[in-house]
Amino acid sequence: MKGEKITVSIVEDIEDIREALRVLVNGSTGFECTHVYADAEEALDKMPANDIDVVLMDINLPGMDGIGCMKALKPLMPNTQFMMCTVYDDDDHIFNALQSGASGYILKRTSPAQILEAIRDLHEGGSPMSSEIARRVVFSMQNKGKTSEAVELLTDRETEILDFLSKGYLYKEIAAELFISKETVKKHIHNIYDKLHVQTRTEALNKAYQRK
Amino acid sequence: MKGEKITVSIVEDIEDIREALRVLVNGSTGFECTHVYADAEEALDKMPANDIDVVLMDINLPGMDGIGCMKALKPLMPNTQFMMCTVYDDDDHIFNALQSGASGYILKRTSPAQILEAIRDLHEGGSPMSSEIARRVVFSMQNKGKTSEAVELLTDRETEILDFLSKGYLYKEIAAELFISKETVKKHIHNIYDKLHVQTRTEALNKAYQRK
DNA sequence: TTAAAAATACACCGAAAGGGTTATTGACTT
DNA sequence: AAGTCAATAACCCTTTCGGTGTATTTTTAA
Repeated sequence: MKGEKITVSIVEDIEDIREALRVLVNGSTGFECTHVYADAEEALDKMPANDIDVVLMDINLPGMDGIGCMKALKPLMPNTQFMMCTVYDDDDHIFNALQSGASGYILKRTSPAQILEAIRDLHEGGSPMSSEIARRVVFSMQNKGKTSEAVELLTDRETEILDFLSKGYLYKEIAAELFISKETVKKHIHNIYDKLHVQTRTEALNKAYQRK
Repeated sequence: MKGEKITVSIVEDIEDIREALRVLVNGSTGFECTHVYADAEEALDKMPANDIDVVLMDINLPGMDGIGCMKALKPLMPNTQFMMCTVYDDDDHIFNALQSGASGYILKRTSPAQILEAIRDLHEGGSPMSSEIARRVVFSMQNKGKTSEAVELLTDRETEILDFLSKGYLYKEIAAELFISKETVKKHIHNIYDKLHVQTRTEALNKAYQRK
């Protein structure tokens, strides 16, 4: 075990970054980058044939994204650890990745030495994350169970309308219930989406009434 | 800001450890241990009078434990960060502490240098955790996002697609995830709506996973 | 009393959702 | 061998949704 190399695969669409990572990994004792892939489809097709310790996965890929790719690969590669390596540091991406099975999450601005350390850490059972990422994860735990604080920002009218949304009412139906115009309903909903940082009805409901 | 010291208080019942931590903090430039307390009751009584950056809190204390102490102190000290510093590495203690408002969680076997680094990290907005701790946190998240109970009228494929619907995915996003055409996704969804006797996504979700 | 937030409304626009229909393939049943 | 079902895919069509603006009124707060 001691002398064996940690085998690494990389999924990254930007050639410069992909090659830089490959060189980094291959140039370090104890690591070996055996395969690299430029997109999710290629990775899905070829990666399961190899027994890999650690996958460095970019999120922003053409076509299927890195999170979807990982989700598809996970059941095929039960002994492989996945680490997201991306420029995204927003909550949605972080939580989505971690809930989908990533064990580590680092940002591309992480230093080469730290990337290698993170790979080793991951392989040894750790969950390497930068501390900004860790803080967000911790915050998310603290906010579990209670209706998210963003919901508190909603006005009474907005909450009322959100409630209709949750029951599947159409804009015009809500308008009829409240004796206001459909346009006003739309405006309220637009404001709700702004406050909750979402784009669709379903996302808003998931955020507002987060189920366990 | 650069020249200012990070003020630290310590709550720890074992005198040897308490004094070792105090010496460590006071002997390092950029840090100052202004107060130490031997139990939760003393800390609760005296600590809120001081403006402290970081509290190192032991969990196992005589009487009230460190988690309860932190919960009581938090509302009184909104600008203070709490770091649990304990021998417990079991899930219950970790989650309880983090959900109760701790921003960092380190084990007592952490090296002196790493403790100092963790204090600085915490003060700068990070969430220092050893990677074993991080891994446990991540695992707990992964077990939260599991699929709800199935509607047995639906085929496997339909259930799968319903699950994507519940997460707010667009048709084309589902199509990309499943490697099928958007039209097929639409057809499946149409069949789902038929079986559930509904017309919209939200109604389907209400029917499938009935929430209040 | 002045400023702000909240609620109301409308117009233009493109994207997305959903209804209806038809068709091909493979798998399982009878 | 015929029939059913599930999964796949495409077509046309209308409605709904959501973004980006602007604007008026009312309420609330400073």
